[in-house]
Amino acid sequence: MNQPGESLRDRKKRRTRAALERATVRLAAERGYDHVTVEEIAAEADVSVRTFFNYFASKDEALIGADPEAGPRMAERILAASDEVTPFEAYRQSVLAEITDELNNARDLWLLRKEVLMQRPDLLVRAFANSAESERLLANAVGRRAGLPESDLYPRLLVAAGSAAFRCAVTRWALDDSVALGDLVGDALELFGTGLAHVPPHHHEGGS
Amino acid sequence: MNQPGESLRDRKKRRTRAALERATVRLAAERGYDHVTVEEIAAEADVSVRTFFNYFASKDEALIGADPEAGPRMAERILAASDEVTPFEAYRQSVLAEITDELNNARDLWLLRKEVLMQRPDLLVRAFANSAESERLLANAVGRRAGLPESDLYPRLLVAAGSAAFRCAVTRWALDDSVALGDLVGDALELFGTGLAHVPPHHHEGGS
DNA sequence: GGATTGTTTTGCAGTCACTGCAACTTTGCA
DNA sequence: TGCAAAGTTGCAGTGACTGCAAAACAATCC
Repeated sequence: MNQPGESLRDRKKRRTRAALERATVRLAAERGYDHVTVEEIAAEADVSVRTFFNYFASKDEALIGADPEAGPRMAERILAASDEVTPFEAYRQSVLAEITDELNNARDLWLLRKEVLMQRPDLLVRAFANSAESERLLANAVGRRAGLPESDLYPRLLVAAGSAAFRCAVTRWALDDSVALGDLVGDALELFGTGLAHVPPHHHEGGS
Repeated sequence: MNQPGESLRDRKKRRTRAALERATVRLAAERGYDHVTVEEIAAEADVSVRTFFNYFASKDEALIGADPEAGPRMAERILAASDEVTPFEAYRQSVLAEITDELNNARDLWLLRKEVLMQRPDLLVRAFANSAESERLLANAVGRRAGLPESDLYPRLLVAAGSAAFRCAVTRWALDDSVALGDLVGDALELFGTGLAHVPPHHHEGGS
């Protein structure tokens, strides 16, 4: 009864984690992030407070619900990409793939998160603080791929640009979601790719 | 006795604020950020705990000690810049001026902060969450300067790139400070300006 | 100088996030 | 069925942070 797929235990864990994430987002959207206590979240998900903290290191983390395996997965993809493509391209595709996946699996959650993030934009920034480890991982992957020394700024910058792109895209998307979030991230990365020195002519825009 | 320069009151406030900032950084560098309580910091600065929180909204904020007027000041400079220069250039110069100033006035503090940030890189990220308001201000300034609509991604991206540049530069600098922090930020902004699509040939490096 | 007014500091009581630890329960496996 | 590993829970404790109302202080007016 130990299929490599998933044991009962694993399934339960996944469900509990998801329930906590959902509860956090739902309640926060409903009555405002800091009018919701962890106690209420835990109750909603039918576990103890202590269990909440076994799954998430902080309330912030639960709200964003960042997949701890996203970092390693992306690093993997970057290193696995064909040598034909530039490190930038490899990174870009890795990011977009991850985001597309995420949005397909949890579009409804993101719509709720949007409400919360509109009230408290700082939460999005803080969320990235938790993934400092993932950032280091990705930067290393990019650095190795580009054959650069540890001390080079480029890999770090590229990864930071990715975070920034995502962050800005979400902020913009929260303002008006007539353009898909994935496309906005794509646009943002495009701009970082070609450089910010000159104001770009135009991007998407609703339709003018 | 009310010189527009500075009243007794103002002087005292500045001194208290500075003392709290110094105490926070010094103690954190000495025994690690979370082995220092706000109570100890307040004691070191000779004020009550409650007063600490009158000056800083959080321990994080005190560690970074971001000047609340830096945002408005930079926005000012961006809008005041000659029409000859691109918005990017205006922003770049505004950032570099601010950072140069800061480093000239508090180089010693930054050397201590470095110790703390090497242990806990996430604190630097979190620090920027507090300046979400300043970011909005700057983005608006850039947007107006570039004649772009509210919804355009570019201004937000440029400002986010600035944060990222600073963040990465500090991280790199903490690793090896043989290159001046100001120069590293300059390099980073340069890269954002010309685009990340291709791996740059080389930057500073110790001396080759 | 002394009364008056506006500001800052402080103590206090309270809430809530988060942690370590030691039972207790559930699941995986023989 | 019985044992070991993994997961859950309660509990006690720490420490960041807030609101409030009183005390100390600085600027101003007479």
